[in-house]
Amino acid sequence: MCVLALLSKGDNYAYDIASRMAEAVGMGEGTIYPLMRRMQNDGLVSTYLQESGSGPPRKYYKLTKAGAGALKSQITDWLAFEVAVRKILGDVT
Amino acid sequence: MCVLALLSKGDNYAYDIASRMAEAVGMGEGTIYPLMRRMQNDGLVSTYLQESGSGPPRKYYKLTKAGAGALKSQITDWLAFEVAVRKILGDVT
DNA sequence: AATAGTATCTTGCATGACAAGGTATCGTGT
DNA sequence: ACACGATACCTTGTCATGCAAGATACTATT
Repeated sequence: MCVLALLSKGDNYAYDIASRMAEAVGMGEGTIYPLMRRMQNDGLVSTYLQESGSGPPRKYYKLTKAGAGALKSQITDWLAFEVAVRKILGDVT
Repeated sequence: MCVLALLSKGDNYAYDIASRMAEAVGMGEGTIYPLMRRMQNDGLVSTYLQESGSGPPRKYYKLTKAGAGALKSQITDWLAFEVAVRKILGDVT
């Protein structure tokens, strides 16, 4: 969901996504490539190559219509989950 | 974290915890027993048996001091995670 | 006696995160 | 020219864990 959300703000490549996710939630780099592959297989993202000038060519990922739909429904689910957890935590917090 | 939070409100047995978690976040019943075992091995909970009158005896779980500490730190982590995710979702939501 | 509800638990499978390692490209310093 | 660090891609193997399915057993109801 977070990766889809990042892509909804603009095309990006795995290495940069991984860096942002690492900083935000501590995601490891080894996680991103299988994840992107899965999302591409599921038709949530499409890719294109682009030269970088600062290293090897980057594989950019772009959110598809299906990806945007998935993001929307995942956000709905996430918010419901958040509420459910908050309810369980209740006055403990 | 949610199970620890439930236990912080009073001792309980796995079957009932599982029911609450199933309703709240869709957790399956097969999840609870390995989880409780793990938490007991980690010293987060202790157990005692009690007759029920409406079935086999229940194994009640009670939060230990270590469990209360783990809950506290897990809540801290969770809240930070929530914030990080919200930040990523940002105006997408 | 049979069934349904309560309550325990185990087994096997699938998912997925990640550390570690491998490859290749570019710019910078020596 | 060459080494090095940063960038950027990717794979492999391992470990954790959620869950469906099934096994067991006790109690109460039909």
